Amino acid sequence: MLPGVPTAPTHTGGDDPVEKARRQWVAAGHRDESGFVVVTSMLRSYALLMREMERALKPVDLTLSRYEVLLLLSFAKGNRLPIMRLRDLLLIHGSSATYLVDKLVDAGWLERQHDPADRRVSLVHLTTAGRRQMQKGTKALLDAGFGPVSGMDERDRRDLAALLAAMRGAEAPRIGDDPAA
Amino acid sequence: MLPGVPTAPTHTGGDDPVEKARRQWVAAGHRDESGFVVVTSMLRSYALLMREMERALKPVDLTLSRYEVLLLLSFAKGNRLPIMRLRDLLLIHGSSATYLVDKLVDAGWLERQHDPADRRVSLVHLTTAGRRQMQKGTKALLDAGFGPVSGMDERDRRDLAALLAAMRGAEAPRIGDDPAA
DNA sequence: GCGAGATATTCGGATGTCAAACTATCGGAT
DNA sequence: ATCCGATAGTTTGACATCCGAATATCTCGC
Repeated sequence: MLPGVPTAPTHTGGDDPVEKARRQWVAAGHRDESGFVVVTSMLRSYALLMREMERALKPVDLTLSRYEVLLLLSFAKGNRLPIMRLRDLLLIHGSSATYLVDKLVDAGWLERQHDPADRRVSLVHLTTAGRRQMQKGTKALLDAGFGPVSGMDERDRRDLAALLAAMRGAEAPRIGDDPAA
Repeated sequence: MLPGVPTAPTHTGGDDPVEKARRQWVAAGHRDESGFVVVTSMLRSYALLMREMERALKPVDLTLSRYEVLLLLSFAKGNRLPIMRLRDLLLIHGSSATYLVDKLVDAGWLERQHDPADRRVSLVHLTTAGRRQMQKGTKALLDAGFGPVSGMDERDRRDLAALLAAMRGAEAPRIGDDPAA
């Protein structure tokens, strides 16, 4: 419809694919414009973020998933967690957690142990090499400024984190709030 | 367990995994707290969003990737696009685009055509069945309220979309701005 | 103690993504 | 008219993830 004039004559913007999709969604007569825009924005921003993070991690031989496992274990008491705890923290499938752990064990960054108290459970432990690898990954991400995030000021970061928390029904993270007690 | 009170005594919140990760990141002495929080929030919110969207689409036999292809084609002039255009719009690899199109052609929702003007190009066209399928997917997503997005008010949706746009260096989508001319 | 139901983990198959190699075609410079 | 570098698309193989069906173990109520 509206032959010719492919670009909006009166409006300035319109180059961003999300904005373009928004206009087409509305033009098609679909409901819930804002919901559609949020989803579309999430898809695109997430894809760009992941692309940059993976790029930053590649030189140190890590993927984001693997780095997350190492980081979570470095946080854990005794540097060890049950695999299913990793599943819950990463929001992935149990079999994916097993697969991920296997790869990290192969690399020598993790060790499996049996939980003596529950023989179903296989505890995963961060090795010294694994801790070093985690540190390498942390440095790589920090040096990259977390990709697209590096372009945001402190206020926008806080607001974005708060709105994402609202989306998942959680309280906003307390950035900067460090009681140390 | 009840007697233990393992949760922080002075602080109220802390149940959200992102907030927990934030505290551990800071406690470990790492830099760029806000950047870390944004990334962690994105990972978690995205995972939840995807989980709900895929769940909503499953009953109509669609994945989000496949629905996106159908939707983009329904937007396109003449309901047809070159495969490499899909690649750019979806931010995926050319081979992934080929794979997706193959599956949708198998299902009878798409047809391949040759571009007479450039014999390298294979145009993909939405069939009548494909349009019906797109409509089914749209209805499924709308009925689900786009999952976690359904809990957000209009103002938060707008702000979230704007901040995500800022993250990728784009202008905020003009939700509600419909000149119709 | 015993069996029902939950939980931890593994296994096999499908989906989707990337990377690299290859074919066909196009467009411009000579 | 032709050659060369770029582009479109496919193919193949590796990888990562999900889902659902096992298997082993645990927990709890009786």
